[in-house]
Amino acid sequence: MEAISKYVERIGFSCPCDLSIIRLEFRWSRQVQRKRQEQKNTRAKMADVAKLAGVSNTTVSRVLRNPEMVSQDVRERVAAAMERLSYVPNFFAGGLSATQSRIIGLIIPSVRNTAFAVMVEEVTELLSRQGYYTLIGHSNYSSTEEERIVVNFLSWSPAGVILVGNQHSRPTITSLLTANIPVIETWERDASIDCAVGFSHREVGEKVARYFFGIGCRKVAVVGSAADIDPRAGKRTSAFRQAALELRMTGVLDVTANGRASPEGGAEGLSEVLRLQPDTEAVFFSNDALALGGLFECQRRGIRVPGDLKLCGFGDLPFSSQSVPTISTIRPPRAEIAAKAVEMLLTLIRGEEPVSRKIDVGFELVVRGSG
Amino acid sequence: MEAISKYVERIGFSCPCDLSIIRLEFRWSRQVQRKRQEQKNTRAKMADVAKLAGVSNTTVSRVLRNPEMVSQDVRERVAAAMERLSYVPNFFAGGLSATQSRIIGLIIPSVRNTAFAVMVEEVTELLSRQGYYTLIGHSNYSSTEEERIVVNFLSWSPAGVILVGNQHSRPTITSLLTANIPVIETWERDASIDCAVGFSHREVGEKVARYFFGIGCRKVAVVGSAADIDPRAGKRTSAFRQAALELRMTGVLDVTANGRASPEGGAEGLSEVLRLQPDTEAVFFSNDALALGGLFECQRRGIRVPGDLKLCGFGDLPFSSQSVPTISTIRPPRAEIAAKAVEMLLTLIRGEEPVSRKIDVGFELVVRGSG
DNA sequence: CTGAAAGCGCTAACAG
DNA sequence: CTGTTAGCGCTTTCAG
Repeated sequence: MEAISKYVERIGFSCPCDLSIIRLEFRWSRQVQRKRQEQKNTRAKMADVAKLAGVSNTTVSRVLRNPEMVSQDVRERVAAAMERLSYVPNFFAGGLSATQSRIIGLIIPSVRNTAFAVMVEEVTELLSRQGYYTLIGHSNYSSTEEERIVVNFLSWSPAGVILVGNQHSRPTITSLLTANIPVIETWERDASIDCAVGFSHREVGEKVARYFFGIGCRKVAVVGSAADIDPRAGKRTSAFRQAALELRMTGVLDVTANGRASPEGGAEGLSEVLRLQPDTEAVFFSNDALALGGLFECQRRGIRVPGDLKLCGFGDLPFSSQSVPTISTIRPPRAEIAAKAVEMLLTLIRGEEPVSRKIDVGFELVVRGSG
Repeated sequence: MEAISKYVERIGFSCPCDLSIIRLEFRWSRQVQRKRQEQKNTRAKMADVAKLAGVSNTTVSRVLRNPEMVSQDVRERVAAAMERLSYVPNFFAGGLSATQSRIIGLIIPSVRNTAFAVMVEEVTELLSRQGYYTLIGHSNYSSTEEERIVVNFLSWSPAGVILVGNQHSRPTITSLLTANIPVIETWERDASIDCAVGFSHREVGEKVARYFFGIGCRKVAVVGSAADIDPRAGKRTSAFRQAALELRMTGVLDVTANGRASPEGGAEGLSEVLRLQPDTEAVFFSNDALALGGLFECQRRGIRVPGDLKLCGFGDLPFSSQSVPTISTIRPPRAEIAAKAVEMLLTLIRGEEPVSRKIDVGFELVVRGSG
């Protein structure tokens, strides 16, 4: 029994604790099955189309896959038959015999983060245009969860996988390597598996530090999500701190915001900064949501921005260009990351060699009202 | 050829314009195929596990599906064999013979909208716990696009589908009805297909109107997304206007914000309101993102909130409780909608009858600093 | 250009 | 409790 639950856990097959789910499935099976039976009888299959069109199964298949192999005349007839029967292909049958699965796994930390939401939309959109389907998994910033999802996805024989970040558990990497499919890591410039599309988060931190230095700030602080939660935020903040120290700034404070990036966390973070170092001149937030919260906290306290305190965020979220004052930020090329990742993935699936397996898409410092 | 492209279009099978994608597939097939071949040879299948464990195929299958039918002893052996071979089930094979497809289609307007992002996370999470996989589609607030996605998803023989809203194109409804699978409509209380989990957006509008009236406002305005883009926002705003008129408010202005709900649109909307009716006392925004933009615009213009102008939004987004002043809003029970929808869906999949096919989860007016 | 036939890997009657 | 036996619907050689 132990071995099973261990296996079940690895596979993430339903409920790891007591297999209760599996039992449930058992209970349903009869009814579900009966229902399916009905559906089966009603749903037209390829053979029906073939019969109606007066051709073979093979020909019908070809009309869908390689139309140029079929004569104009037959093609028309088959298409008409499909229309008539409202034929809907069965991907399970296709995927089984077939040779590729038209499924791409996309694993992100959380879709609540606008950056990833945009990425999800872009990726699904681009892929669907090529006839691929996206299976989404949310790791919740946990590499254990990511691991579970990966193993799970593998059951779909995905044609490829897109991940966020380059820090994955060993089993995750092993599974992916064993599956022998293209894997793209995003939002990082360097790959830990094979391919990467992104930028250097350390450079982000450095750039902001130098920017603050350039406009005369010497006492600075950084408010960021915990590095063990969001490694990329961690890189940005630690690089900022390091760069600030190297620039010989006199006060370099590092505050960790509670929980995920949110205005609330930002407000608390800023309060903490002011408590520890009241004469701070500029604060870098690892995310615009935090920065917005920081800005609100300043408003509450009557601290003038940028007069008394300068702020800079990361992400260029929609509100950042609208707040009063507007929030300076780092703009990552979100759409470009998605587009390049998809492009690279499809190239690899095609069996071709991409121009490069590592793409640095860079980022942009957007200076606005807050600093 | 026409018939094909028409069909292809309906099915949404790749590129509707010229079948170029299909041709592409053709071109890849050789390489892709070869690659697959390799994988096939390496990946353990159920038969391998069976052999290693010294049992039949069926028994292995049973260990996964109905463990209680298998003796403790055998179960252990099989599990061990799976472990040893790193066995990963092939869902395509399963789904084909099988009797149910463990796939649920979830179609939302856009994951950039926080409300739907939360819903996506909740739904995928809850479903994955039951061994179901979620295929996500973004309709971009277009019912034509939704239609395309639905037809597409049907190829996966989904066990069920979750939609947003109750306004769908006729073909969408027909397809879904024909497929004969459970369909849940969400974010609305009334179903146009079968089941619904949500609340009345008209009641939202009415409630806010009455609230404004109650605190003494007589000149009001509403800023909302275009009804033809977001029908639910449209219901909220039109109900607000109607209720305000019935309450005999003296000025009831209706402004449509450009594009999707964003702070930018909200700021523009507020400007428009002030241009048309400078003595407006309260503004209802169809979304908190719009309300935030409106608040910023007030700050820019030196309009005191709530002193000079009261604001109310919808959605209770994270920033609404943090801004200065905090934003009054309508809080929809997001998590509850997701949970109830999933619960109802699974009940139906099981072939059982849910307690109710229409659930009104209600909503809450959260009065804060802005009004 | 078209068809016949052999599976893809797994599930589920039906017997033991 | 376990094994045998048929497929699930589609793709893909291999021949015409």
